[in-house]
Amino acid sequence: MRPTRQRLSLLGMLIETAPRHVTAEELFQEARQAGIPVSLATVYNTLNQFTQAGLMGEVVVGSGQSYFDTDPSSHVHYFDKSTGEIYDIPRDVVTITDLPEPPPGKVIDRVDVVVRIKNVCKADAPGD
Amino acid sequence: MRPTRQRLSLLGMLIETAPRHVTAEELFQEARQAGIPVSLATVYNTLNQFTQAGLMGEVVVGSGQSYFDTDPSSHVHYFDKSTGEIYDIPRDVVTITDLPEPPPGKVIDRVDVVVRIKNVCKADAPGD
DNA sequence: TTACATGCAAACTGTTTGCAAATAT
DNA sequence: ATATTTGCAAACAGTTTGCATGTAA
Repeated sequence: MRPTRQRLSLLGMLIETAPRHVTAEELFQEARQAGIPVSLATVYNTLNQFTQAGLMGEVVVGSGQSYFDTDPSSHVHYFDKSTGEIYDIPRDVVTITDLPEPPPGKVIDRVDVVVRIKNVCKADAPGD
Repeated sequence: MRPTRQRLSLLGMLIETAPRHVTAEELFQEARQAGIPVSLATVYNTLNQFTQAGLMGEVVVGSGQSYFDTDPSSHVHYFDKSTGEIYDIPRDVVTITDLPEPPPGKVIDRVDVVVRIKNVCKADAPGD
C-alpha cells in the first residue's frame, strides 16, 4: 500500500478528528472542502483498505450505508436511527457473557453489539 | 391491513417454515415456485408491513440485504458471512449486563447482537 | 520504467416508488 | 362504490468496477 497523496491526506483527516464514525460520503465532502483533490471512489477504496488493514473498524447498523470507525477495537455502539448518529459506549460498561460454542468448523470472528436508541415518548409502535 | 391473497399466501409460507430467516428475494423465489402470483415489490411491502406490525423481526448483518426473522422477539444471531446464513442462538445463553443510560431524551429501542463466525484456520487477516 | 493508484462514468445490488389496473370491503 | 393493494418498470442510494491517465518506487 503506497503512501499516496490521497491516502496520506485522508489518513491525516481521520487521525485529526478521531475518535469518530464516518461514512464515505461524509469524508469525501470534508476532503473536498479541505481542498484535497480526491474522488468518491478513492475514498471508498481507501476506507476499505484501512479497514482491511486493521486501522479502522466497520460499524454495521443497517442496510444502507456503511460507517467506518477510527477505533478498530471491539466496542459497543449506540445508534440513533432518527439522526443517523453513532456513539461509542465506554468499554467494559457492557458485559457479554456465556457466548455458546460456534458450530463445528467455525470460530467466532467478532461480536457486534448495537444499542438502538430513539426519542422518548413516541407512540411506541413496534416498528418505530 | 387487508387479508389479500398475496399477504395470506406469504404469511402461510412463513408460518409453515418458521422459525427461519429469509430475504425478500428468497421468499419471492419460493412463492413463484409454489405457484403464488406475487411481485417482488409486494414481497418487500409485505415483509416490511409484517415487521412493522410486530409479526416479524429484522436482522441487520451488513450493508446489503435485509434479513427478516419469523421470530420477532429479542434474541442473538450467528452470522456466517461466507455462506450468508443466519442462525439463532438459544435465548438466555448470551447475557448482556450493565447497559449504560442512553443520552438524555433517548430511550433504548432494542439491542442487536450479531456473533460473526467464520471458518477455522484461515490466515486471520484483520479484515477477514 | 513499471507496477500500482486515481478519477470518472458506468455498472451493479438491494430496495422503494409512481401510477394504472385489480381487488377487498 | 371506494379505498386499498398489486404489479410493473423506472427511480433510487450506496457501493464497486473498468479502463485510461497519472504517480510512486
